[in-house]
Order: sequence, then structure tokens, then C-alpha cells
Amino acid sequence: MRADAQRNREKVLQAASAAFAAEGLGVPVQEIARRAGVGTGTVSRHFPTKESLFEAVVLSRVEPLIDRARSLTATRDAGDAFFEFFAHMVDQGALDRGLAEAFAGAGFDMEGAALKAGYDVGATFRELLTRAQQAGAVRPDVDITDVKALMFGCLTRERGQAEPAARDRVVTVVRDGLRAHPAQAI
Amino acid sequence: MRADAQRNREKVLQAASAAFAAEGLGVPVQEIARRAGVGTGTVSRHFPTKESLFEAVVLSRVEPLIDRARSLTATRDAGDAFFEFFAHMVDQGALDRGLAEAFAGAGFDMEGAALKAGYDVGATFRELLTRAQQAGAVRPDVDITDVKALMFGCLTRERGQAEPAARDRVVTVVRDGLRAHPAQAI
DNA sequence: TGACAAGCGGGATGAGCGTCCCGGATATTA
DNA sequence: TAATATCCGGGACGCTCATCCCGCTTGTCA
Repeated sequence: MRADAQRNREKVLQAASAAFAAEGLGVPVQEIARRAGVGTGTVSRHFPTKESLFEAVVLSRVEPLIDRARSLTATRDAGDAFFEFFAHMVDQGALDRGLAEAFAGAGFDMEGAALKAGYDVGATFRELLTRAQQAGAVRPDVDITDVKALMFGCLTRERGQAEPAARDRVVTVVRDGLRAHPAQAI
Repeated sequence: MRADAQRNREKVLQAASAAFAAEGLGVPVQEIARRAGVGTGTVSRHFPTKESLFEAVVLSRVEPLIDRARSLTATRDAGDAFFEFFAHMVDQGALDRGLAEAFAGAGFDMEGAALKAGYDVGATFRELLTRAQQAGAVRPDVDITDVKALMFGCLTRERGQAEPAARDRVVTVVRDGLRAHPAQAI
């Protein structure tokens, strides 16, 4: 690949990354080209479809998340690993609107794309949950889809403003709810 | 207004209501016209913009919600009123995708539109929360925005499938989390 | 029943967007 | 430096969709 092509590809990736993070996945391709200082043709050549841009940007965000999950699994007990990962996902999603939309499956199948690249986000998260439940740290009557839904709720709180205190409040409520044992909760 | 005009207006409203409930607010106006069995011009005349259609349909959903809130306030203690209304909102949103999107503020300012029509959804919900907190049924360290975010999370669980058991599970988790006292939760 | 205002259908219009294409420019290699 | 494969810019194209408009139809009332 020619050196200038490599440079331009990088510029596009960076502009797309920033644009998606700030405004979400709805940013027009032409706007990304403008911010990257290249023509729309250049974007199209490096990323033939908008979805391929999504993949490149979102996957670069998913990789560290998986790493974080693995590291937490190795160094914390099951309950702490689960809740810290939960909070970390919310933090990341709050900082990056595009990532939050991808989590929510709004117009892009993140898990499918990640799986194609060898990252099984679903399985990773499911394992964290199962281990936490076996350790008695999370009530046994919730499944992974429930947890994801609660995560989206926490993310929604951050629509736009970055208010870490509010984020913590909502995460705390969810954590207390997930910890409660069904029998003792009534 | 001519009788046939009145009939057509009704047909459009009903078709739009069903379409928004089933597929969300993104349904094209032309599709609504087709399902109503009228031309697009007829839709445009009765509802000059798509947003005016949103208003008409969504407001017809908001009114019973407000009624429900008032009735619960009158007949239940503060905590039950709050939690029953919360569950009811989630149920309604799960049955009606358009309503859920409007709650989430996706492309349409429901609260603003409702306020224009004399329904202060925000104030109604806030009062329920405040009373529940004063009664000690809800932890004092959450605000109305937190609660809304958690509600959106519960709604997200229902994206598409109607699985009331899952809905209950998530609502239960949130309820237990909201009940927990901050001091005893640690 | 006849005249006319009110209403109807659906094509026209224009905006926004993703994707494709090509004439010109540029990096690379000998 | 000359030749060539590669890459660039940005306009063209096709699509979707909301909104507007006009020639024709139909309900209404004297």
C-alpha cells in the first residue's frame, strides 16, 4: 500500500472515531470525509460501505473491553469482576455515543461484527454473570439479556452530558437490585 | 368539516397509531397512507407535518397514563403508587414501540408536546417519586432522570418480543435497587 | 337535482444520504 | 528523471422520504 494511502486511511479512521464518539453512528460519511480533510471517494475506497467503517471503529473499542473482562476475571472474585466490568462498560458507553448505540444494536450488529473478528462479547459477558451468580453475588433469576437491558438504561442516563456522579448513582441502584436475593427482596 | 374528511382523518389516525405501535416512529408517511387506504395528500392535509401526526398519536397514549398516575396517587400509599406506575409505564412502552421511542426522546420531544397540550408528564412522575421518597419507600439519593433512565432500560429489554416474564424480572431488579437504602446497601 | 365548495389521489419536487466512477495527480521504482 | 501503477477529489447517480400541488371527484345544501 502506498504511504499516502496509509496516511489517509488513518486520518479517516481517526475522524470517524471522533465523530461517532461525539455524535453517534448517524454522522454522514461526507461529514467524516470533510473532517478528515479528504474526499468522499477516499473514504469509500478504504471502507467500501459505511458498515465497514463501523466495524473498524467499533471493533477497536471492543478489543480493550474484552481485555478488561479477562483481566478482571483473573484478578478479582466473581462478584467484583462482574460489577466492575458492568461499571466499566457503562463508563465507556457514556464517553462514546457511537459505542453506546452499537451496544444497543441501533442500526449495527456489534456482537455479530465482533464475533466475526474473533471476539465473543456475548460469551464473555455471560461468563462473568454466570460466575457471579454461582458465587452468590448476583441473584440467580436474571439472564444476560436482562443485565444488558439494565446496562442500556445506565447508558441512557448519560445521553449527551458527562455527569459521572449521576452515572454512579444509577449503576449503584442497578447493582443493589442485582445483589438482592429474590427471597429476601419481598 | 365534511363527513368523509372526518372519516378519513380517523382512518389515518388509526393506521398511524397501529403502525407506530408495531414498527416505531420511523414508519414512512406514505406507508401509513397506504395502510389507511388514502393518498399521501390526504394525510398531509389533516396532519401537515409528520410531527403533528406524532403529537396526535402519542398524546392519545399519554392521557391515560396521566389518569393512571392520578388514580394511583389517590388510592395507594406513596411507595406502591410509584412502583405500580413505574411498572405500568414499562408495560405500556413494551406494548407500543412508538411510545417507547417517544419516551426515550428519539426524534420527538414527547414531554414538550404533552406539556403544550396541558399534560405535565415530568411533573406528574416527579411528584410520584418525591412522595415515595418522603415515605421512605425509595432511596433518597436518586433523581427523576435516574428513574427515567432505568425505565428506558426496562423498555429496552422488550425490543420486539413480548415476554412479560422477562419484563417483570427486570422491573423487579430495578425495584429492589430503588428500595435499597444507600447505607444498608454497602 | 344542480352548483359549488371541500376534499381526494398520487405524481412532482427537493433535500439528505450512501455509493460509484473517472480525469487528473502523485508516490514509487528502475 | 521517466514510466507506471496507485490513489485522490468531488461530482454523478440512485434511493428514500417528507411535503406540496393540481386536476378531478364527491358531499352538501339550496
